[in-house]
Amino acid sequence: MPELPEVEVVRRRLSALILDRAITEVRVSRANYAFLTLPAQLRRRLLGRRFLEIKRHGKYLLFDLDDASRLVVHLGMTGQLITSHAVNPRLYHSREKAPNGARGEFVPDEHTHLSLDFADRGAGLHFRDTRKFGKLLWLPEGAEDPRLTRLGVDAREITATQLAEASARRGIAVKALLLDQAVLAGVGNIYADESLFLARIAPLRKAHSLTEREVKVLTQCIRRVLERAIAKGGSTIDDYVHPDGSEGQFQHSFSVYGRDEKPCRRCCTLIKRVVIGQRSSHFCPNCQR
DNA sequence: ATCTGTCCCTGGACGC
DNA sequence: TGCGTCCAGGGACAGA
Repeated sequence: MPELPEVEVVRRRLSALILDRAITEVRVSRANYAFLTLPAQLRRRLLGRRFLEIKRHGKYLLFDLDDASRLVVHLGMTGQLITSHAVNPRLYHSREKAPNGARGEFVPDEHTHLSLDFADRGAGLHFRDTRKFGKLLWLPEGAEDPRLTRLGVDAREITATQLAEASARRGIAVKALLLDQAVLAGVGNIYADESLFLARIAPLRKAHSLTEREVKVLTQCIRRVLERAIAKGGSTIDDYVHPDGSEGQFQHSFSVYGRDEKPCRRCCTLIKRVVIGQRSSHFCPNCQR
């Protein structure tokens, strides 16, 4: 489940690989839930262009093209952006074996929705997404999309003032507030749980019940957790891999996420799991108040 | 304006 | 072994 750190790592690594290379071929799958821009149009818009820069806002990747249009990509739950050199069993359907054993090229399968070739015959790029919660959208020059305009400040840059302002008038659980992309963009289930643990705040606390001090601490903890995760290449749990097929390592540093019924790393109390806003939340009942 | 519940999708876990 | 059922989750949307 790619969140801000995973998307940022993909952004950085892809930037080093695909910028300023002319797109010579575009292969698209049949229209499906992931295509906000229809496959044929997407192909037409990308063919012959080159990417000048990759930006990110929250969990969205923004690929700026040389005609001032833009390709918007969201990885959803299971989206992957990988080069044709990527090797990892996570890139294949469970029924299949990785072609050519461990050292093959990536072979597009039924979950590969977009593939790009580049002029210099270096690595190609593939977008793969089994559950199709990811999104592909092409925007002409200057065009806006509510998906992007509705986003709050990028979570790496959230300030205590902004978080305080948002929480003051919200009666929802603080965990649900952190997941609200209109408040701060990029935090998902993993990093919301990890941030709240670090800040020692219980996820079920009402947002407007937080003290000024707590909001300040939470702000710092969100930023700290995100930076640590980026430094470790993000978290690989089910599907997330780097563009070259390698894996993130932050999953080994989780304090609470996915650790229900395991002892808290701080106090040994068993980590609990509750459902907040249809999402599972993990916390230490002793450390987090 | 804010909040809650439902839905999209598919592989994996689990029970029988 | 093989089937059915449930669950995970980001975000859009409908309805309260």
